[in-house]
Amino acid sequence: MVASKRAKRAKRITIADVAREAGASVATVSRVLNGVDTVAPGLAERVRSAMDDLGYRPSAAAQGLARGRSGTIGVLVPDLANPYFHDIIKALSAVARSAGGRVLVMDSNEDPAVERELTEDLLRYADGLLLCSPRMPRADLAAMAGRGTPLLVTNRQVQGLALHSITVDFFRGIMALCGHLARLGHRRVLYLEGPRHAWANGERLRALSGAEAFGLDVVTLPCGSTTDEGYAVAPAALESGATAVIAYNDFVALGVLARFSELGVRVPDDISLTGFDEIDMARFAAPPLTTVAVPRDRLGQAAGEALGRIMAGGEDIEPETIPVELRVRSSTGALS
Amino acid sequence: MVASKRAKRAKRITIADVAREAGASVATVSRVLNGVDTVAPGLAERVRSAMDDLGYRPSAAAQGLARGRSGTIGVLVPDLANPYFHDIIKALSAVARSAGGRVLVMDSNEDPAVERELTEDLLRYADGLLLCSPRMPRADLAAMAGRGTPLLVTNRQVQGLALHSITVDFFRGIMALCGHLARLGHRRVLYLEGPRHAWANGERLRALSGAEAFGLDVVTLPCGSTTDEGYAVAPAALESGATAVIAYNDFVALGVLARFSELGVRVPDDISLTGFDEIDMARFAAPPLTTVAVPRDRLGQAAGEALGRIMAGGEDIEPETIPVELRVRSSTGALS
DNA sequence: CTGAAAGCGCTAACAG
DNA sequence: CTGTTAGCGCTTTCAG
Repeated sequence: MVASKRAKRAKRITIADVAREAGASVATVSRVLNGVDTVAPGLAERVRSAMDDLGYRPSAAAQGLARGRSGTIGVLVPDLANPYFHDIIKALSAVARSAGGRVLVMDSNEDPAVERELTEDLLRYADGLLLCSPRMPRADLAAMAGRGTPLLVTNRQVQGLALHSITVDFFRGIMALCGHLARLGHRRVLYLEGPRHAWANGERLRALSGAEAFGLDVVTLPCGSTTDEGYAVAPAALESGATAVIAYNDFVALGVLARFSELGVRVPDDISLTGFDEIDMARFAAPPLTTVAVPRDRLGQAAGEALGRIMAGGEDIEPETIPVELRVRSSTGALS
Repeated sequence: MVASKRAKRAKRITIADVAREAGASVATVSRVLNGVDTVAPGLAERVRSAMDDLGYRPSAAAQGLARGRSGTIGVLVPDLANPYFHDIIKALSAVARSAGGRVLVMDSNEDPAVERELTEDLLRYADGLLLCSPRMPRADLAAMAGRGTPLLVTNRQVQGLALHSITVDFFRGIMALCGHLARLGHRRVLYLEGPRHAWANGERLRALSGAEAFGLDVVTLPCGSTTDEGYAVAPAALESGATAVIAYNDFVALGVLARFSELGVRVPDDISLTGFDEIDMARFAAPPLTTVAVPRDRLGQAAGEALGRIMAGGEDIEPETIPVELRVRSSTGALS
């Protein structure tokens, strides 16, 4: 026989091939594949060996279509490079995996428009969706919430929308930070603001104004969420007259710290500094950063479980709030 | 009519629903959906509005099955938390997106067994696969390479296997680092080894022994790839008698730096230190880290393009090697 | 315990 | 330009 025309796309091996090879019906193959029913041990064995003789690999698309669900849960994050989201994803993946599912991650690059688009796309693939810290306008969220989409949102609360959510207790975190600073004698603190549209930023501001009731003087400076932005804003921070600065998160704090160090400003002797989130690097900074630990793995796990319930048609899922914990290290000190 | 039994799973809206609503055939709907053919403007418009009136969302599974491809490319990384891979993923996603596709990421958690399993799983979903720095045994790789799987591997070269790969020029990177150190007068350097099974580690060692030919004395210490490991090995590094330490990567270097700082060891006055990869944090360290920049976005883009060619049935893809660049900062200094 | 056959939602010829 | 109609690979009744 003439050699097949090269590059002759090796036809996909299907369940029918396996059935033929094993001398069984496709139904039977499907059964052993799904570990269901009671297939005669002998037959099952033949099927199994036929499967790996042929290197059979079930088509996810076909299974998904036939089953009516993909076994995939989608996750949309604003920035994959942020370790904050890794831990969430990891924990979520673990939950999904233990249920025979998997996670499909996408990165919206902090762009609300892309976010909306990807959400739509993700929904075509996944059975349920986790939106991490979504920046998209309320209206978009509302549109999805309406259609009974299996959606779960983290780090954002949307008033008056039937939207399941899990949030972190940023409020308490900031209060703890403020209390700590106040006990050290600080009276005037500077808050470096996070991204404009981040709910987390709003929460922090809300808490901060609460702290003012306790006699703490709070000034703010627009900044952002990255090390670069922290580095850039550091000189201005110095001029605020505050004796302590509360950075939006650890990245910002690290940037501030780097700049301070270059400027010869000593932390905490000259000025105290705090972060938020407790990323790994926080404790390796010089000095190690006082920050607020957010149990992201717990968040991820809770999200996985909640989504499971939601997709199972579960009604009334309780909104959850994950507690945080103050981590005092040496970037904060008593006012001399 | 009696209220429908609650939780009555809202039936999926299909192309048929849209067709009916728009008074067209499914074929026509499919056409406007795919932007193909020439559909009468009026009809197309009716279809389109029917689509969003109904909130229609094409099923990825059905499309995938019918088309015979999913438009998805899979990526497997050993650790999502490593920024090294983000940039690759981001660049790859961009390539995929611009071709109407998307990327499905999974994390093997540095476990070769999981790696193999996930690879298999990923292949059921994706049209092609990018294996980043795979740790799995050669035999496993060989098994896949055989079946003509559209596979691309980065950061690992496998002798005698028909496996497409894109690698980074670690060899040159280490040589550049050694040359730099030698010019500063260093004669005895310590290399902190990376993960046992990482091809990248082997390459670095190979380069290091090449450097010995130039009169550089190289000693090594097992370490790893994380900040923690760097932190832990730092004291031992001090006892090696070396005047400069070459850390496996920036993370390790950062850990070493943190410990040195605690120990009162000054960098580079007392000892020089280098990293590898140039992660963001490298330039914010105190002192900023001398390191080797790896153009990860380029790697990701190249990978995307190569995979495109491979999946298109392209024969003989040239193995590519991405060049690196030395970044001299202040963590290295002349020997006093 | 096993097989036949009807879809799952969509695409892609193939006819009009 | 538009509609009909086979499949895509797998699951799942429904008979046997």
